[in-house]
Amino acid sequence: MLETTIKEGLQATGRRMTRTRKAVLALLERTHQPLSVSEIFAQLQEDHVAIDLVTVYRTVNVLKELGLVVQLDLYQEGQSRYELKEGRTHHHHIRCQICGRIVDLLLCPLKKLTKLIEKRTQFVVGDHTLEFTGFCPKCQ
Amino acid sequence: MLETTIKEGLQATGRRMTRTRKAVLALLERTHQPLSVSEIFAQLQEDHVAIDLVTVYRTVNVLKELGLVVQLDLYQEGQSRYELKEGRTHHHHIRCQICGRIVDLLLCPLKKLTKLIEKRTQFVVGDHTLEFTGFCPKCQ
DNA sequence: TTGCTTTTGCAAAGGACTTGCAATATAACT
DNA sequence: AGTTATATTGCAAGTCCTTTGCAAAAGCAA
Repeated sequence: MLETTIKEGLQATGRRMTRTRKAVLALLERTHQPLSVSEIFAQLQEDHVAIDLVTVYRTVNVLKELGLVVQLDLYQEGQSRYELKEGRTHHHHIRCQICGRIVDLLLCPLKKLTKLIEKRTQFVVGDHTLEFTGFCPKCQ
Repeated sequence: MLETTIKEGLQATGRRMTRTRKAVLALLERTHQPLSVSEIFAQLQEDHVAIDLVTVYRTVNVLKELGLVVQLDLYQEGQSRYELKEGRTHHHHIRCQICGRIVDLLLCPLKKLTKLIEKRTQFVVGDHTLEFTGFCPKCQ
């Protein structure tokens, strides 16, 4: 079970598994869209989980440090979103400009491109962002 | 000359060519890196151009509305950067994680991918961000 | 259960960016 | 060139997302 694995990860770095961390993890686990901090906060409020907004910020940062979560900055949204890695491979997203729905793109076309960039620029390429916007079927 | 063309664009939308707009444009024209608002502000201070930070914000927004400038959000920088279009084609960037240098990648590999995404997701694909980070030759 | 240390909540602050408004500058008109 | 209408500026203040400081509360090990 995910929670146990994560507890070990936390403890290996001198951290603790707490009520609030469990709640954030459980929410991320059952949600299929990348969530912003304010969305996590709002959803937990609805679920009557007592948690402070600041704690949500701190929690996603810890999960990011542990490599359990990916931080996404979608196209001009002005806030970050977080998504559990849990067995998923590296991928990208498209967001509907009207309704805001985010769909996973289960592909990353950039392996070859990375080699080309390294050759041309002499950089060692590290990370990349690739995010799309558009109009989803319902909103066209 | 660029300034004249731009003046026409401004006036066509009921706007005026001003001292401060000239200064921002001239700076963007002679700079080869995409600049953030605070960088534009700092550079103009050094050049003894009297301008308020707010005016820089307003100026880049106007230039963006006129389609003269592109707004970039590089990988987890937390602030936007602006680059003159002026005859340049759509392209992407790589930023050194150490020294911050930004290099243009004179390519966009996403035409085919866009078609594929449209087929798979039924979205109409609009815009996209694609930005890389890495280590430049000097900082490796 | 005790005691040590991490985590939480609350208040406050930081950074990027926007807005309101009176004063100023631009450009159109005479 | 001078006048006038209105776009633009500067300054102060405000918004939104995110981080930090600190005392109180909660985990975890013994």
